[in-house]
Amino acid sequence: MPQTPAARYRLLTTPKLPEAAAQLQASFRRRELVIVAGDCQCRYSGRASSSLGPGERVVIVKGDGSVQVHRPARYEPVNWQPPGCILSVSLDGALRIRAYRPKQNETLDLIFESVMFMVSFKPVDRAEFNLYVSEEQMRDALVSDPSILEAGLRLLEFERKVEPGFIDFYGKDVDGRLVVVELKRNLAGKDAVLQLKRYVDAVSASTGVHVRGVVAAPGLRSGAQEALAALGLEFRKLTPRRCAEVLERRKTRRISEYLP
Amino acid sequence: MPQTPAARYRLLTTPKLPEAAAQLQASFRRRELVIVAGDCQCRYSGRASSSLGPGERVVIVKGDGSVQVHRPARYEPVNWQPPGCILSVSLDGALRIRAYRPKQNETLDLIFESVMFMVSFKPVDRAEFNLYVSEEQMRDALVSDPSILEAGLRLLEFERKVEPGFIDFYGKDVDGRLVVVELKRNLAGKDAVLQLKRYVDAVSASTGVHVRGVVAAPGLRSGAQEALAALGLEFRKLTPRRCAEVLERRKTRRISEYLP
DNA sequence: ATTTACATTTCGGGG
DNA sequence: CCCCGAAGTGTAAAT
Repeated sequence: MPQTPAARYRLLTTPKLPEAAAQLQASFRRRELVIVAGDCQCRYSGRASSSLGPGERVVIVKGDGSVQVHRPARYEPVNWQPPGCILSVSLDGALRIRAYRPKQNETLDLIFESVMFMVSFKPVDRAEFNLYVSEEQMRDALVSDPSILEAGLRLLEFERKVEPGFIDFYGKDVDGRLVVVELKRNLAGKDAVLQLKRYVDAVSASTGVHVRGVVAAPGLRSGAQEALAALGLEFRKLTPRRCAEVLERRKTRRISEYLP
Repeated sequence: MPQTPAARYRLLTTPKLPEAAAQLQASFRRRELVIVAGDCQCRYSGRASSSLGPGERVVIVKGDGSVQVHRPARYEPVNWQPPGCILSVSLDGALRIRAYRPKQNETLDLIFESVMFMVSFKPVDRAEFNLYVSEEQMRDALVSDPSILEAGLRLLEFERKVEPGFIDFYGKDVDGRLVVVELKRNLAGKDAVLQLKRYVDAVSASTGVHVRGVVAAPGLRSGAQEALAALGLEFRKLTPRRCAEVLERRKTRRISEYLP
């Protein structure tokens, strides 16, 4: 008879509370990932305070000291702690888990009346996560090929610092006029327009010449349209997809440079 | 011998993929909460794109059609979908879960090579969640008793609408001067100061008289201090805790009105 | 350590 | 439905 492979996880089904407490202790010490499902109350106190009466929830405690309490619906946990918590377990009729986060001096208490099931293990996961086309990558694409915004546009300075922050793109257009570009990966709202206005004003004040202000984004929110018009600024469409194409092309070129 | 209580959850330990697929199908149809742990890859495509190679992860699918993929560390899931997904399962050597979200036209694919364990159930959770001292509650406290900000301050208008948005608090001080208050629950930064400045300018333009601008917050970020000074605005300390006291006091008063 | 800006932000409220 | 802004925002990069 073949042997059972070494258990990759420890599982308790409908455990008594002392048994659950013991396994929690051990798992926290070993920095395992723990999933606990059962009837629990939650109290949080820190930057704010919250309370949540009894109900069946799923709790995940990770080896980095982060905690999340999930209800039957909603993407976000109803209560949580970011990484870096000091975890402790106690038993006094109920099973209590305390996650204290020194960084913000905040405490999350979970009080279990019963545990349906509980699993602990150390997931093996060394893969690298890759996300494509962030706003930064869109900026790279624009710097790499300013013509994707308008023909004849040239880069003058990369991440130019002015009074309130950094300009995404600072250049000259085909007629030699200064251009300040405010780049947004998502639909641009009023806030983006006002931010651009401040950059334009700052550059205009320091150079003494007229400066074009351009919002580059996949589209505009409705309020932004009026704001642009009122402030004499422009919009040009630039999508993450288009930028991805430019970046892909550039990568291909780089490779081809090494070919005979 | 006491009977086992009706199973509150269905659990599979190290299932074969077809078995896992069948249970997933059933659970998705019943809108249960499902936890799957195993070796999986992830591909996301929608507002952005991402890919993540194989590794052991914990996946939670909720009855509302939200999905999250958790790695051994980090509070936030590495991949996810908010509620409202159409879920499908297929089997072709690997076990594939697809979560498609029509609202944003985005797709998350999870490809399991193996499943360590899997649990499905419908958590019973009807408790009400209460969060104390949000920014809105701080505003309520300030409206209820403006003197917590400064002696003699009176409310003129609640959520007054001006050009770019709503003023948190609009009133008159002890000397009859107009006061615009920008309220922040956390430390106020430069952004809050600039927002206030816009409101002050708008009110000043429409009334033609001088307007005081006050940032009310638990404290100031460093940059905000200078910005305040430069723009001729003021800061007054207001903490969530102080507001909680006012709200508590008001509640007590309300009750006492009904006492003989 | 603190500040700043981004996020596949999510989420709720109001028009 | 979209728009807007708060969040116990979390997170990483820059100062």
